[in-house]
Amino acid sequence: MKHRTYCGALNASHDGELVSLAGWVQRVRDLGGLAFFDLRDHTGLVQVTPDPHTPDLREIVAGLRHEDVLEVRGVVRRRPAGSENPRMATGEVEISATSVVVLSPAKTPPFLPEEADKVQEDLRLKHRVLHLRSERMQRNFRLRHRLYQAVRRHFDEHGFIEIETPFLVKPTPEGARDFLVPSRLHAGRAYALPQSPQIYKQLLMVAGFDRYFQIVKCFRDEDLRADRQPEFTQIDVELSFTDEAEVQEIMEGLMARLFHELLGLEIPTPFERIPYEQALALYGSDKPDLRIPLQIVDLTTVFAGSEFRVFSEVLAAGGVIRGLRLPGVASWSRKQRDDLVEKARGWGLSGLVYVMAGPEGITSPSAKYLTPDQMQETADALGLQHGDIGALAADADKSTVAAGLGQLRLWAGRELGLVEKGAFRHCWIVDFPMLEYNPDQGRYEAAHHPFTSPVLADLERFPDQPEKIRARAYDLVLNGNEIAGGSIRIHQREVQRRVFELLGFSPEEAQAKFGFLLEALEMGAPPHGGIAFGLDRMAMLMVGAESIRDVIAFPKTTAAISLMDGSPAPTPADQWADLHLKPLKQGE
RNA sequence: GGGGUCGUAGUUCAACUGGUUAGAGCGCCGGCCUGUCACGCCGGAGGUUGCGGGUUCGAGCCCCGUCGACCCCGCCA
Repeated sequence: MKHRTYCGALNASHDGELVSLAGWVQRVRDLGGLAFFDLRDHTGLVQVTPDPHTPDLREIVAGLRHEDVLEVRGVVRRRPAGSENPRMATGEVEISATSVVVLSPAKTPPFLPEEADKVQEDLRLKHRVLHLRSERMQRNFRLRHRLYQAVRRHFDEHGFIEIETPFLVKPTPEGARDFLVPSRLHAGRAYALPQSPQIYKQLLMVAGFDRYFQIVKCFRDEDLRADRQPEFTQIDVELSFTDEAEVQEIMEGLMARLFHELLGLEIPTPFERIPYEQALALYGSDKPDLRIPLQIVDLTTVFAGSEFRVFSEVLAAGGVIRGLRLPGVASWSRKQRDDLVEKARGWGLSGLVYVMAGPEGITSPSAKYLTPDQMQETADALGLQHGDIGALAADADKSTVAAGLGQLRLWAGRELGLVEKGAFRHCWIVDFPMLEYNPDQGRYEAAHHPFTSPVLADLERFPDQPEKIRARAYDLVLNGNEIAGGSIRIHQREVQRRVFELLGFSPEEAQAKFGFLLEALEMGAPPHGGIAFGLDRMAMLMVGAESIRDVIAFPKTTAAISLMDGSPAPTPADQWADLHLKPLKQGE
């Protein structure tokens, strides 16, 4: 097709030009003796009207239906004075068509692309092509494309090279559930799809490539969420002879560049560094949304010696009392306050104690259990202004209080309209513990992954308190979403041995599971570290979507099913047999 | 595995306290219409109220189960 012109860019400067357009019928307006239709391509819409001197065209236009695919030839004309459409980018002009060819007729679609965002999501997923035709989705994927390109430029300019790593890899014992790929050639053996290229990128460092990156699919067989799909895309990065500061600086440069090039926004760097413990204390989360201008305040000392049983029992058990300011809600009804207490129970709290700054000064529904000094100190510590309520939570377990008030903080941000609009607030979370105790397994697990370097001084200092050892790990958080996580890795065989020991792996186990990495560490491994970004989440935030499904072309439902193609599909017995398998429950 | 929201025409929604023949907008079909742009006007077709069971004289509505979509907790090194 020769010299195709795009619809969206036409304007009065093209007046008189002969053009050939191709696209979809968006809407037909047939007035009888006169007719118009809007033609849509990936650039936008333009109005077409048949040239009055080609009468046979009138019939073709009368028969046009939504989403028919056309080739249109004609002349760009300024519209008659008074009939311009200022709400349309191409509203100054129209195409006076001399030829309209239906390249492909469309049957009546279940919904129109321009109305797709209003229909139920299962229908949109089933007829994915129609949804993807919508202007919003087209825009989303074009931004995602520009994201890929900017990422590649950034890392290329910083000396990183793109190397592909295998998709058929060795199953990993730790971490998320693997997707398994049974081997046909070797009965009883299986590959796994990679949860991330973690070990391979470390091997590339040992191999002397110095700096690597890859935009790569990763696979995790875990339950889904708005921001989690079983296959997702990482920007995977690793560099040699580096440290936390250098990794973070390069990634801050990447973020600044992406926001500048893709959205025209200048974001300040460096980003705030928040120690993990502090994030939990102030925001009740290790991925705080800094757009919400509220912080949790510790009030434990205010209530030392309190005779209020809700507090005294918690204090006796070594627990904490913390509070959050809720701005402007002092006029709430009793019912509204009770409803929030009910919500708080859902967040794991045993309840909420309120202190109010109302017309009668500092008051509380629990006033008879609290001294005036305690209420005043609470109001002061929380910074209550006239009209605010302080919500207090107490629990013997401080992480319960942190998590509950963290949820309350998010609720307040959303429901009280406190979230700063149009803002992108980044921060680094640092000083993670290296290990977390898993009560189910009765052992410590790597909080990040088993190749994360501990702070070596901590390793020496706390031989008997593994939970005090910090990891050289860092997460990048944007508006309450973890968008990247990384660490400085272990490059010394002996340190790796000690970490495996802390994780409860015997030397034989470690050898069987990660022997190829351990061997590499013995052949001259440079100090190295890196990070991996969740590209889908970045794209979601940058386009303002609520779910990564809106930036993934063909996503799965929360039940991990593709409504479009029906995967996973029942599979015939002979195909299973090739893999030396037989399903316990026959799906087919 | 657990909690929650939703499911009525192709689609988006309505239908009082359980009560006649389940309605409306858009879309679809037919007709009219020479400057529309959410074109307008006239007429029409279109329903297993997700599915199964129960209560009732009577169920879209109440109860139980089930299926599906979405949100959250667990899980996600």
